[in-house]
Amino acid sequence: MKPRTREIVDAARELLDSDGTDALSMRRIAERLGIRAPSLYKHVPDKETLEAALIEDGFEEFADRLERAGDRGSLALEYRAFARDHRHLYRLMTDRPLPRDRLTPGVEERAAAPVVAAAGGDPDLARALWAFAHGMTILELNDRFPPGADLDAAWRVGLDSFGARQMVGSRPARPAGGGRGPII
Amino acid sequence: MKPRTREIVDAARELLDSDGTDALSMRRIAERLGIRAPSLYKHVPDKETLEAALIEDGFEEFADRLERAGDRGSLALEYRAFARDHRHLYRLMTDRPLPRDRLTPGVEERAAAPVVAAAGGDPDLARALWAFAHGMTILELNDRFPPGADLDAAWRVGLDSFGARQMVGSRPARPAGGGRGPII
DNA sequence: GTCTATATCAAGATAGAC
DNA sequence: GTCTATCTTGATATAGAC
Repeated sequence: MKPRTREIVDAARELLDSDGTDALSMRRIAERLGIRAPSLYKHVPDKETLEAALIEDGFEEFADRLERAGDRGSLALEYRAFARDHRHLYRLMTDRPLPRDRLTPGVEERAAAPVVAAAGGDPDLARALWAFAHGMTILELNDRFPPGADLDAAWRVGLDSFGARQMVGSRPARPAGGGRGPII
Repeated sequence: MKPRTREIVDAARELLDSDGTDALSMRRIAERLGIRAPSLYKHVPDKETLEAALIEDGFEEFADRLERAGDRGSLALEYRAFARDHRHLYRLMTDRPLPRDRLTPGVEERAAAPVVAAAGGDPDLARALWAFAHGMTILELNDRFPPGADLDAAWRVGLDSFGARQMVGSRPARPAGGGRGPII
């Protein structure tokens, strides 16, 4: 990525983090760089490409944070913290089909890996765990829980449930396969 | 609601179900009724109010379906089926903060009740269960699972986990309270 | 690398006639 | 209850000059 393009993506990211998805227009991005919107098109082919770059950056950062976590509990904490710190980016990353053909191969898998590991390599359990984490996260971001709901407690109960399942041991963990393609 | 207003809401609903959120413009709604957009404003104060009416209808229908379910497994099936049948409406209902001041009191609670019941009346467990169901549902609607993922299996594993948790019995179910306000 | 000018489109909403 | 005309705003994107 050329340096000027990088600057544009970074400006878009700042705008997204601070002002949200609606503010992410070519005009506003240009404004933040002190130039006019049409000038952006000398560096970026279209808005979709720009958004894909934001999503890719998001996955890298998300992966960085998730990889820091030790156990499943702190993994959940990091997951939730990332989404709260970058709520608009998190929505951009989960709101729509992934533009997989525009992403560097491997970024999706890298971000998913810690969740897959927490599921003992079982893809179905990994997807269920992810769905729970995403559900808690996006409902919180969307302000959909009733006022006063104890979300810490809900996270705890949910994570406990998935843990209890392992204790009961009704399902053997099976390995993920040869690494061909994303798991969650 | 006056009859003409009802017709407008119904037209909007048909448009939403068939063509999605982007198609839900005052112009398109009017077109479907064979009139011009400004005429709508004689019956509906603004678009927000119209959307709130759609959301309210959605909750009633959602509640109807969920109430039909017997056990937790069929509850999950009904939940998923509603979202698949009305994907755009389901998104409208969960995408943003609920316009609670525009809804008839009780509709939110009524739709939530079957989930709360499935959680044995425990609000935290109910929220966790809801988050799992919503996560599975919205990730499917958003086409965010990797191609080929076995979503039936993920649902099963997740529901099993919540069931296993009850078997271990680490947490007593506590009642929901006096019915003051929504639980999930 | 940036500019101005412009094309194209569509949104929500209001005024006032009929 | 519906109409036309209009306001206001804003979006993505291209052409071509400098």
